[in-house]
Amino acid sequence: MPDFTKRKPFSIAAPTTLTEQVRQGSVDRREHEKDALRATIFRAAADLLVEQGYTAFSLRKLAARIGYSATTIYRYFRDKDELVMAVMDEGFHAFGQQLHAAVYGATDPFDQLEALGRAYVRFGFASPMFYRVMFMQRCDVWEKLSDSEMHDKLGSYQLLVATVQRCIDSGRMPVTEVEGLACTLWAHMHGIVSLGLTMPFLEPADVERMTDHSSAMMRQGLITR
Amino acid sequence: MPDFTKRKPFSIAAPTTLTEQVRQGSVDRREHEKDALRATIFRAAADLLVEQGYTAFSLRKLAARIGYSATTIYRYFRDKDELVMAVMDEGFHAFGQQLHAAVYGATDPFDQLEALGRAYVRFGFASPMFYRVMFMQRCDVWEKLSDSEMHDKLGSYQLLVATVQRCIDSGRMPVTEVEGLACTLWAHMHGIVSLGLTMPFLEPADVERMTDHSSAMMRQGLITR
DNA sequence: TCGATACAGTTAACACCGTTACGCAGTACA
DNA sequence: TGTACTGCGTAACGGTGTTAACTGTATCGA
Repeated sequence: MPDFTKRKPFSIAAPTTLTEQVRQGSVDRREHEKDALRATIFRAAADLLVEQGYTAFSLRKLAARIGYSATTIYRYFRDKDELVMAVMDEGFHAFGQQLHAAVYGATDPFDQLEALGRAYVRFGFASPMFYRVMFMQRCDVWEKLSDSEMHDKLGSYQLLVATVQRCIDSGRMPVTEVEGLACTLWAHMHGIVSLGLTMPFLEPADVERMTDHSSAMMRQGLITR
Repeated sequence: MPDFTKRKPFSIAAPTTLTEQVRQGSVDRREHEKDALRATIFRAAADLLVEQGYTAFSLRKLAARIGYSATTIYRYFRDKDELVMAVMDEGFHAFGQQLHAAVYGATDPFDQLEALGRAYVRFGFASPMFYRVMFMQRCDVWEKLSDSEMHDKLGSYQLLVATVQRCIDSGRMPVTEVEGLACTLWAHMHGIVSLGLTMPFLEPADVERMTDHSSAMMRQGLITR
């Protein structure tokens, strides 16, 4: 994952002639300036996206905000989609880290599964704009993704699969089909988040209650034993 | 729900003068023509929406397709949103009918619940364009809806609540909180549909397996008894 | 030091979009 | 027969993403 906010340090030129050093320094400085503007665009895009949402996000607005013309953006990103997807990649990265931390904050596999689900929901409501773009509003982009890109974005899915596998290995589960079950649990959490982000009558407390219900249903089901 | 495809019959004028009858006939004819064009726009809009999806849907395209100028549409619908929402209302109507039929095709409340869920998923994949607009792409419209409009669109939600209530009444369920549980089940199904419509690697067979898992989880949970 | 070159950023333009103001032609009615 | 009404179209506004062409500046080789 590229991090445009980190500036790469000036490379120290090998001790050749003085003019060599000057030239190298110049090259470095220009490269650095280029990276800096790319980072500026990137940051402003993320801010604008979070502030106003994907629908209201436009390259012209973004350009005006950072004091450049809209076409300048095309020198740093192929098109609008590439810029938005770059921002999304950052979102996916943070997403993955939070899920990872949640899973390894528990030991029992079923607790891990529940923690994963709760972290998923938490992220969705903490970063609704990210979640909306990533999983709801731009469904079309998923179709164009290569397998490797898909793998990058859905790294957390492997985490889920592994966690489900540990549940199976614990011998306390009647199901043995990992992939389908993992997808189902993912779908359940995705449903809670996307419905909660869509229906205005669903308050945070409702969403929490839904997560509780979902967890309980996952563990024990609805029919009394 | 207005049905623009049904033409209202010419009203038979009361037996007054002949000129009276002619005038009335003229008024009727014009009203009828007005309704007919509205129906044409409505039908073409639904077709275009289904064929190309919401993102590619535009009033100019629609107008070109029916041989009118784009501005003419504004004589029949306030704006683009009203037209799309009218089309969606038809979708909601069909949706509700299918869910209703599913529920009353079973007798045991848990079977009804499962049938409801399966009908929900079936609708989503049978009418993906409808489902996308209704529940995924236009999350903003839900915020602007009045309570009564919301009630109209979510009539099926009451059906779900009633079905959950019957499960509770059967005495075989450890949960007594209806609303939260109903929302959770809705979210689960919504998650399966929207994830299935978004992720290109999820084939119909995968979705069916997910629905199976979800049903089983609802009934028995994941932990062996 | 001078001319060539590369390049960052600009303006102008294209083809769209939703939406509004206005003009025109034909019908309804006095 | 003249006038009001109205259905529809044209032109236009402000917006969108995107491309082509231009400008000025910095770099580099001779």
